[in-house]
Amino acid sequence: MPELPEVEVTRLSFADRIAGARIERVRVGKPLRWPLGLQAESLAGRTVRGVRRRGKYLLVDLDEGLLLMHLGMSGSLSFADTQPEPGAHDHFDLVTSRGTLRLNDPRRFGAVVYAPGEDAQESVKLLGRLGVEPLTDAFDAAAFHAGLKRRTAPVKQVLLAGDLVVGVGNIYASEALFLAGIRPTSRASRISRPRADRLHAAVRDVLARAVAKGGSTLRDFSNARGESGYFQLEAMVYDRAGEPCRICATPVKTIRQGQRATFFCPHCQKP
DNA sequence: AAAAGCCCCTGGATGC
DNA sequence: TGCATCCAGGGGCTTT
Repeated sequence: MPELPEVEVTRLSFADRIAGARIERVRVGKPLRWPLGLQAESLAGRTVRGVRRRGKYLLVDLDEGLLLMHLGMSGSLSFADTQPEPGAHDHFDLVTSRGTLRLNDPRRFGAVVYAPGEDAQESVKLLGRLGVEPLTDAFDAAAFHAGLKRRTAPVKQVLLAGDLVVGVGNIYASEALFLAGIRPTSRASRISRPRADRLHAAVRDVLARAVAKGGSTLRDFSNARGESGYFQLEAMVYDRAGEPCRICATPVKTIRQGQRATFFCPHCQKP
């Protein structure tokens, strides 16, 4: 579920409220993707400084160390004064003086990992290979084109890989390529500078607009206040196989790339 | 180094 | 209704 917009919307929905909170206790449910990395009880007494985002990871900064949180495919966070009795898929509760942060994740591809610091092995391992943040000035059109140049894989796969630019998942890769008029199967290395510039702008544009709309709620995404997103209503191609292109009415086509569905308009998007 | 496949896990939709 | 199959917002790891 969660790509950059959903993770950022989640962050915005509780970061201010949890900042300054004192951790009272931690409850862990079933194992997630990786072990927490320390005794849960030893988090008690620490203070939450704030919440940052790097790619699709949330970084919950503590006065000592930090928690790296990832929502995987089906994870969502909620932050409330009180939480109901934990359900079968509630796998992590951070009980604080300001409320309880709860991770619900049916598929358990998500994770909560403690790292003693920013340069700790856990942080470096998980964050070290990540590409540039698309919504910052560090996302440079010339560098983006140069990065595409050295990859022979289909451009959609390169967007998803996350080592060139982070945060673009399966929905927004298809959407950005549509906006840029580029066929998802095109080899990244063959994309011209003008087209790379269009893709660069499209990535920024689609992610920023998705954040503004609260993300995409396809099945069950909601932010930490329990609110749904609405960007799925503006999707041009994602999950619209066979439906008319919103620009030219040609039926949207779906193919599989790397075991993931890709959607595109065969008329508007050129190889 | 980069690309391609394989998994992790659960639930919902679909088909017989 | 029951059961099998396929598919799903990710991404690390192993194999080519």
